[in-house]
Amino acid sequence: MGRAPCCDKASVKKGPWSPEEDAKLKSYIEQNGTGGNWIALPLKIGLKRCGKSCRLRWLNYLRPNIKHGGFSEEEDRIILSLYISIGSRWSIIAAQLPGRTDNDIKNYWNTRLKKKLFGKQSRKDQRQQQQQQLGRQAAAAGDGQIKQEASRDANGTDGLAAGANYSWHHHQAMAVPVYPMSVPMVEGGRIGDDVDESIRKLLFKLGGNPFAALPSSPCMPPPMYEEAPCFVAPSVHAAPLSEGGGMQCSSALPLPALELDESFHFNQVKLDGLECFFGMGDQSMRWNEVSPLVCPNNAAASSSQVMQPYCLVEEPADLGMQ
DNA sequence: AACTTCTTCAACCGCAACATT
DNA sequence: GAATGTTGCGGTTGAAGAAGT
Repeated sequence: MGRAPCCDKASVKKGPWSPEEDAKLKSYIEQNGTGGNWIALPLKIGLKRCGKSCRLRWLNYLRPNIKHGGFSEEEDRIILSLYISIGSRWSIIAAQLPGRTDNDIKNYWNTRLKKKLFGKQSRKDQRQQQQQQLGRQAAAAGDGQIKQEASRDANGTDGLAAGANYSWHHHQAMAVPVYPMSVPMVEGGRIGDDVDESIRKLLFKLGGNPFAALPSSPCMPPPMYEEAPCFVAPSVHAAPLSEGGGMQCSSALPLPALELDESFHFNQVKLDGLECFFGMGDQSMRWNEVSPLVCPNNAAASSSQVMQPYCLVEEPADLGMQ
């Protein structure tokens, strides 16, 4: 015998909220607070809604200072960084992004960010990319007045959501150097900007490797031979490329054996779909078949058959801006 | 213009953790 | 300590609108 449902489903309204319901709920909570009991709340207000539904509506939509859509590069970077480090713990990730809800981030990840990472661009994104290419071709052809890349608005909002031209791999922002598992360690994790520092603190709190999501010094490309297996938590850092298209990457501190084991297990469970980042799964994975969104340089690399073990390597900040 | 397919996101569901009795 | 109630979380669904054919 299961537990009693939180509310009588027969007498409870479901589906989209009406403006009247929103107004009722919002004004009541603003005046009286939730009273510490969501279940009783709809009865007090006279709403035919489940308490859970009221809570969700308030937290995800009615609460003040909620932002919808328009994820910035910085937010993308934080989301990716934390997802790689802690998995789909959306509430924790949301806590690092003021004004964002876990539901919003979860939706954004599932519908946009994940697809970008794995090269499944939406039609919308494909179109935008095509437009940008056309723009660049036109610029290259001489009418260089077009500055498509400048379309991201001054508020720092994401041009994607705003319908502006945006191409993931033509912006600096996210750089997740990713290695197969056999990668030599490079010492030290550089503590970068405030965001990285706060992520580091968060990861430390969560009991993980605080350097896992941190930028660090440049490192050499991974060797083509097998090293002793070691798990490298990926890190996220937007570092400027060296001149001539050279790559910079980050690395992480080695994890103690036990932590290594746990981290590996944890990530296996949590990072569903990110196996390729960790050299797990199909060993025949060819890096240059990962989306150019993930390995931007691969567009060029694929023609020269150069293996690109780094993912989300950024391009020069001013690319396309000249 | 009509139909189909795809994308987005609000909302629901079930479960686990925590609190209260 | 067990039973019950509530909250919080993450996964999933489905309606609506956009885009493609």
